[in-house]
Amino acid sequence: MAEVYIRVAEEENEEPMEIPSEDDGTVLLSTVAAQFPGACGLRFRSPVSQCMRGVRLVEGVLHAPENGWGNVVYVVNYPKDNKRKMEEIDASSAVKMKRGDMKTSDLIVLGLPWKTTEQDLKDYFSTFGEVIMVQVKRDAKTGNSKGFGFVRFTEYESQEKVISQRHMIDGRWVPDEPLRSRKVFVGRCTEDMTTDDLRQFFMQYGEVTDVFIPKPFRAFAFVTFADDQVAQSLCGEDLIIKGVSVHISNAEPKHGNRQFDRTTRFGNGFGAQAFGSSRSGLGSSTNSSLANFGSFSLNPAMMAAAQAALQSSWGMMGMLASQQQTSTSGSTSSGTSSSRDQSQSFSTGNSNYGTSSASLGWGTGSNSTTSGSGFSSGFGSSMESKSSGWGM
DNA sequence: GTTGAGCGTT
Repeated sequence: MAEVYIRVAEEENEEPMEIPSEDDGTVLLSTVAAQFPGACGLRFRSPVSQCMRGVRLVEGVLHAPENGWGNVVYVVNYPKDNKRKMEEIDASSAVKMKRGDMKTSDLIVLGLPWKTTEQDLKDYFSTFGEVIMVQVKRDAKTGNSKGFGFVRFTEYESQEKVISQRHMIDGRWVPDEPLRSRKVFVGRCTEDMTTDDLRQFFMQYGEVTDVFIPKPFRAFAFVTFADDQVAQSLCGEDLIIKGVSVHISNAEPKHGNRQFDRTTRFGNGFGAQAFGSSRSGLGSSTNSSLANFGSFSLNPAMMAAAQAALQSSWGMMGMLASQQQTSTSGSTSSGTSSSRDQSQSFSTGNSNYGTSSASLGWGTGSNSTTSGSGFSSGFGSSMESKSSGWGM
């Protein structure tokens, strides 16, 4: 199949933009996202059913409907709460701009694939606005990437937009909120709903990576999305599937599962751990990036609580970032002690969805190239996503 | 009828 252009618009009645397909007739989500930053999928109105239909999305590749892309206008899907968020941001940033105190800052990008270059970073983030600085931190001796970097935008709006959502860079998701599950519970299912039905239905919101229907029939199901924002945006909603109102809520963790691969270093109870605790974990605290993480310093009680939470279920899975204590950094020898070491990463994916994680957040104000202080965290150091046991 | 599995244990 030769390259074609498909028509894509933000809304059904807006002027579409033509987006090129690949040689094999598929369209890359990244191509769509280049024009519509934050896009997580496409949908279109079926001329037959008059319903909106999701475009099949598998691992970042959008597949044409049965009879080809045709001339219909495809509508961009965004994670639902992204939209709300952007409206809020538009309103609030207008106010803030008047105060004139919203300056851009360095944003740390954690968990980069080793191969990602500064050019890659720039190419990716430029879709959100003018980028004035990108860095990939490298080992001085080997020149190998340390797996994190920084980016800074000219416009504060670009920064707001970037931190309001997740990012996929070179095939790795950069989660802003590791606490949230990509899996939803679908209650009030009827027996005639098949896994295919559910997959077809939920595709319109984003890439579906798994559908689970317990057998024998128990009137509920689980649907897992590639993007946790999609999953979370649906929670609390009542949706109509095959004429039946189903209720979407958070999937609770399965009983008895282990969250972490035991090879991770979390169990030592130390190592500066920072937890993303809310969805605003990235964006809050503009001027005191230290304070943002300072409360997560090495407090045994906190660690105990954290571990309890981790063991019970929903605590904090995965880490956002770690920060070495500036006051003591450098003094601990790197070889002997694992405390004050870099944070470990945890795969938050289920085992058949090999997400490795990364994150993006505020950088420290001072991001000197030589420092061993401030941020130096390797997130996603387990490049191979081992079976997480999270089991979601 | 609104919270899933199996393997196999610190």
